[in-house]
Amino acid sequence: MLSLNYRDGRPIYEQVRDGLRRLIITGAIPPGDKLPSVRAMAGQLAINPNTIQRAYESLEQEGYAYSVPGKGCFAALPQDVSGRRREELLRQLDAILQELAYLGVSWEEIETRSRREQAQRDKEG
Amino acid sequence: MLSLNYRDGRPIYEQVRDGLRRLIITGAIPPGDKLPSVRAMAGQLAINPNTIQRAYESLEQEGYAYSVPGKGCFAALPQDVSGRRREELLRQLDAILQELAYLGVSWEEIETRSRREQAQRDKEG
DNA sequence: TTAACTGTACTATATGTTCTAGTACAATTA
DNA sequence: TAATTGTACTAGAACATATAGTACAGTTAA
Repeated sequence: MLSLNYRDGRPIYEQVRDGLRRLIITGAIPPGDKLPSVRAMAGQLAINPNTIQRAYESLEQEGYAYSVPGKGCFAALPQDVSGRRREELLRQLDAILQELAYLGVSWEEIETRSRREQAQRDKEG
Repeated sequence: MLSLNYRDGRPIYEQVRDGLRRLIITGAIPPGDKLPSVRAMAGQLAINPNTIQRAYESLEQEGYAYSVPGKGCFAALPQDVSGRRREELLRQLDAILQELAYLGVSWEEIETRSRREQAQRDKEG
């Protein structure tokens, strides 16, 4: 389901959170579906359950998931994602586009690339 | 010239590096211009010179600057920026656009936004 | 030449984050 | 009842970050 990279400088709980977020936005985990339990996922990845819980907390803060004690952790709806997350993404987008412009990457290139990526995802999903 | 945020979880050397990169891509520091010496900048920001040097090393790895022992550290040309940095930016761009699409942000919105940002920078610079 | 500056390279130490280990509790489910 | 769930702690190990101090070689200007 997920893979960890111990060479990567990023903390494990961030890798888990980002991996789960990716599974959600790609549709691999549809809204309402249950995520693996903290203990099950910790077992699969051979890491500590506390680390998984930390990832779930972070994912819940972003609004991508919600936890119900005794039941489990579930993927939320896109409209439940926090406004802070949206703003953060747009802020990062501005910075990246500005830097790419400085490096001479034209808007047409970016447009073409994004269309290609979108088509690829449509074909796969 | 730069400002640090100690609440921010990001390490100081990354904040310095990102801040300097931003000054370069905005044109505040033109290619060929000398960056402040590690000791001068450490004094201004009231931090350790080793931390500044680490930021310079990272900036040099990206290709945004080059150091000459005895002379100083200088802003490089856009074409000197490493291909790895370009690839990293495009990778991040893809991920952000995919997530924004999941969140229901249309391509027209993004296009309009980026044009507005570009116009704002043209007006300022 | 001298003196002050530059980047660079170390060692040592303190601090904070991350991760692990273990335990425990209340709610849910079979 | 028994197993599973999220959650909340404590304690300690391991690692990254930042500081402090020293040192060396190249450059620059007095």
